[in-house]
Formats: sequence, structure tokens, C-alpha cells
Amino acid sequence: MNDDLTLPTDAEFRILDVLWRRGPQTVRQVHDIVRDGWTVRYTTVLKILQNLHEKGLVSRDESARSHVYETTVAREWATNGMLEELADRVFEGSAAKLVMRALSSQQASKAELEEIRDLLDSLDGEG
Amino acid sequence: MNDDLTLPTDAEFRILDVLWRRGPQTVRQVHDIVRDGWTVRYTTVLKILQNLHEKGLVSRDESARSHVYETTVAREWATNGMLEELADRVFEGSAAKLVMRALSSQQASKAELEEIRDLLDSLDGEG
DNA sequence: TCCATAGTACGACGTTCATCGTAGAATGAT
DNA sequence: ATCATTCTACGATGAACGTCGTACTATGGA
Repeated sequence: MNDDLTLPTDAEFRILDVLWRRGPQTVRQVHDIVRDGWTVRYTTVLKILQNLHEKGLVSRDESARSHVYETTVAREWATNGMLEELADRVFEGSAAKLVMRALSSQQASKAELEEIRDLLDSLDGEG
Repeated sequence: MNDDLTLPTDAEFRILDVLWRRGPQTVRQVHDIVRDGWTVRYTTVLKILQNLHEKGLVSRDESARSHVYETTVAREWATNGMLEELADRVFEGSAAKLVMRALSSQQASKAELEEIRDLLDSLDGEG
């Protein structure tokens, strides 16, 4: 599903993040939100949204003067893709290896570990 | 440990991979190995090794005419860094979120799931 | 009707990266 | 000594990105 689409770049992901969280937005709205924590001009945000549109990662409603942008892909599609890419590049394509490295290096809370264990259990159920 | 070093790029990682697996190598040796599965000229490999040296990710023995390159960082340092970067960019800095997404999207074998569970147990031991 | 405001479109620039070609130095065999 | 081979060094190129400025257009109020 959704193959042949290019994964979002860094800046693109930050913009998509806003759309995923808030739903369809104008450039101005996105800029206002993204603005704290990221010094970036309005036209830069515009350009990135245009690029995203070109890439097919967002759609655009042009009926009003201010175009309204909306994601065409789920956040999970993007994150899965990025993880898969990293797994391919660095972990011989193995998600398991990636997971184990992530667990070993970063400290997770007991609660998080428990949550992961639960997920593991539910995955076992499928087989 | 090993902060202030830049993470390796794509091509750089592929070169480092050879050094991690085989130990210190000349450019020619690296090129010969990397060559299948990657169409790349000798001088490109040379250049990347020189860049890696500049970045401090490899050291170089220049005593012989053919310089011998050797990694200065562990594979785990690089992979941890890449995972952390992805976690920061995409998972609000949460390794646990990253792990759960990876587990949900990619299919792992029973054996792998078991291995992960064991790792989880050993991590619990620490707290 | 005219002008300030708020949009979009688009081109330009600097950076990083991967890639390669070429120049020049060292080496070793004849 | 000479010359082909094998290195290293270095500059050039092209693509992808993030960034911004400028030009042009639409809109709405005075």
C-alpha cells in the first residue's frame, strides 16, 4: 500500500506532523504552529508544502484563496517506511535486530517495558 | 562517549561496515569487497575514506604507501546514534515508541520475538 | 476605484553528499 | 634510467534539501 511514494524528508516530516495532529490546515496555520521551536519563514513552509504536494504526500484544496493542505498518507506509513529504511541500511533488513539495539541502548521505564511485553504477547497470538 | 562526532552518512556506513567486519583495510581491499552489490569507482571509495578520516570516524596508518584505514568508533556507537536521531525526529525522542512501531509493522519470527522477550527480562533486572 | 494586505508561484543560493576524472608522486620491474 | 602501474590528492559535477527573496495576483475595506 502506498508504495512508489517517496518518504518525507526532515523538514517535510515536521510539516506533516502538524497536519497529522491538527487535520487540514492552511499554510498560515501551519506556519503559526510550527513557528515556535523552529525559526522558519512563511514562504519556506509554503515551499515545503508545495513539494509535499508534488510528491503526493499531501492533497490541496484550492477552492479558497488560501489553499488548504491535508495529508494523503498515514503517520504510520511514514514511520514504518523510515524504520524499514533504517533496518535495511543498518541492520541487514532485520527489524528484530533494530529493536534489540534500540532497547539495549536507550533506557526505557518499567511501564514502557511492560507495554512492549504486552505487544510482544499479542504478536505471538498471530504467528 | 564519542559525542561531537558526526554520524556516518549512507555511503560512509557501507564503508565502515567493511572495516567493522574485516578490520583494518587498504582502500583497494575495501573497494574489492564493497564492489559487489555496489557499483562504485576506486576513487569514490578513497574519497569517502578520506572524508571519514576528516570526520574522525576512522584513523589512518600512512607508514606504507597504501594507507591502512581502521575505524575509531564501534558499530554500536553509530547504530545507537542513528536510532536516537530517528527517535528524536519521529518518535518524540521515545525509544519505546520507536520499538513498538517497529514491532507492529515488521513481521518477526517466533524465535526473534523470544529473543526480544529475553532481552526485556534482562533489562528489567537492572531497573 | 484604489491601495494595503495576504496569498501563491518561482527562481536563486548555499550546503551536504555521492561520484568521478585527472594530475602528480611513489614503486618496482626491465 | 625508464616506464607502466598503483597510489593519493584534489577539484568538478549533479542531485537533493532547506531556505529565502521577489514578483505577481486576489481580496476587501476606505
